[in-house]
Amino acid sequence: MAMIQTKPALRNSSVTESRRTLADGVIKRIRQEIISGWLAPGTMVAEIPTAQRLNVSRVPVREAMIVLEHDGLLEFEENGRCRVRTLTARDFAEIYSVRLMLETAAFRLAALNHTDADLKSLRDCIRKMERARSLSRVTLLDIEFHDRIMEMSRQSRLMYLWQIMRSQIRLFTAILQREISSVITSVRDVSVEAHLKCLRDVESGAPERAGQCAIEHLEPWSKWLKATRSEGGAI
Amino acid sequence: MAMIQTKPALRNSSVTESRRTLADGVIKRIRQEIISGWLAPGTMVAEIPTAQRLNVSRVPVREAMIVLEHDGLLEFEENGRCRVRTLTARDFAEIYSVRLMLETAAFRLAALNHTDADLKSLRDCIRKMERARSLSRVTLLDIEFHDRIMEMSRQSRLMYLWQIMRSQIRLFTAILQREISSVITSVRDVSVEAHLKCLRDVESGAPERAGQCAIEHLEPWSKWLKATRSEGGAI
DNA sequence: ATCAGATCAATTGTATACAAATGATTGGCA
DNA sequence: TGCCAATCATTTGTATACAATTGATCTGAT
Repeated sequence: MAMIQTKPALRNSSVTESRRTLADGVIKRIRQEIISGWLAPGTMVAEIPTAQRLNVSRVPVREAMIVLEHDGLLEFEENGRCRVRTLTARDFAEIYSVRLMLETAAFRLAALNHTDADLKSLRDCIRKMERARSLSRVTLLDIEFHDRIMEMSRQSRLMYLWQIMRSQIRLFTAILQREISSVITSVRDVSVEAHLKCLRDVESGAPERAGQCAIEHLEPWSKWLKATRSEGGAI
Repeated sequence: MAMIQTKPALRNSSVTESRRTLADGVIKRIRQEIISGWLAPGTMVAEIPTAQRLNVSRVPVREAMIVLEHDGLLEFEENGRCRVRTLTARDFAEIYSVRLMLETAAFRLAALNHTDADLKSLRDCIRKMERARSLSRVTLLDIEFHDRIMEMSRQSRLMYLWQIMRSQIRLFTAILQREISSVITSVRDVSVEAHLKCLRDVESGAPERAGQCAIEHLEPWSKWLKATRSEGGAI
């Protein structure tokens, strides 16, 4: 691990934690800051202030910004300046639509390719979800479940596209969480129920049936989207 | 446009041509070098030699390498070194499969959203294809046609995922072109025919029928993949 | 002759320097 | 008071410097 040579300043611990390069740490950190809402949509993200804040040079920050633009969390303007992307209702509809496409494909392939170990990891995930005591934990496990389904597709490029959309999906979910103050137990129970059905359909080995999972699973979002579609503005 | 300050050396014209930043030019250049086969799969791409070759500094080259890794044309090893990605028959199958997913979605949406101007641009594209006198021109127009279909989906994220895969698709096609020495007229006529059918199905406005286009259109590749699947190694 | 260790070269990761461009601020004038 | 211009600060794009690491080459001993 390369250390700083000329400037022995302490770096922010959350940037360096267990990562190969500083850029990786910066990516993780800024992504978290955006998803958590600490960096609000529309906020300008300049290189020098960010670099100073995270106690690194501009180079890793620049690298991180390129990657986060690809993830759809940042956007560059014509003049090269960078800001946190603002998502509109239209964006949410798109994210939903693309997610549906990716997950339909993944569920189909998962139904065809699953092993016993795969099914066990899905069951473990659901079991952990049953015991979850916070909304954020349920959300985390929800993403984990879908990560597993993607892995089960055995298609690295499908997984890669999923990873690109995942940041935006997490942002989407996080905003909804903040907007809709829900009761943890009901959300958890509905989630557990829905994922159990997914598990059974994947287990059945029928690709078309498993593919339908994606549609059913995203149904609540679809309704929410329809309800807010008329608004149109930024959320 | 920022000019070089301390080093007034001439930069390679193909890097600077009509681009906002040097990195954009480097991306375009290296992508072309990979697709054309000039940079063979497995070739190491080091920053300093590449920078000197293109008459820029390491910074734009580094930026380009990050982007091209996202495009699936380069890959980084554990030690940070970078090489041109080698595609196996398995990779081709994946690319085909993901392309099928993306295009099915796009054709459906195109059938729903098309305007007269859209249809006209498709017809123009096919007309140009009819007059094409080289294989590479047919390939270029083929990509252009599918770009149009993607645009007609009116979904920026679907287009974005398409753009990510497009480099690999172009690489795929280019390799096939070099492997299979085809007669230009027959390839052209088959292409024109296939794209005319796509146009008609999109024009019909029926999403399911248009979605089938993707499958039919990629049929020849599917056959080729089945034929070479047993080999398994790098191509 | 072959293998291990040491020396050397090439390469990356990171920081910093500097010029051009863009944006902000202030001062002067109508 | 309101507006325009000039000055100043900030920010990006690009280049370069330097340390650490990795890979390559060469030497020597068994």
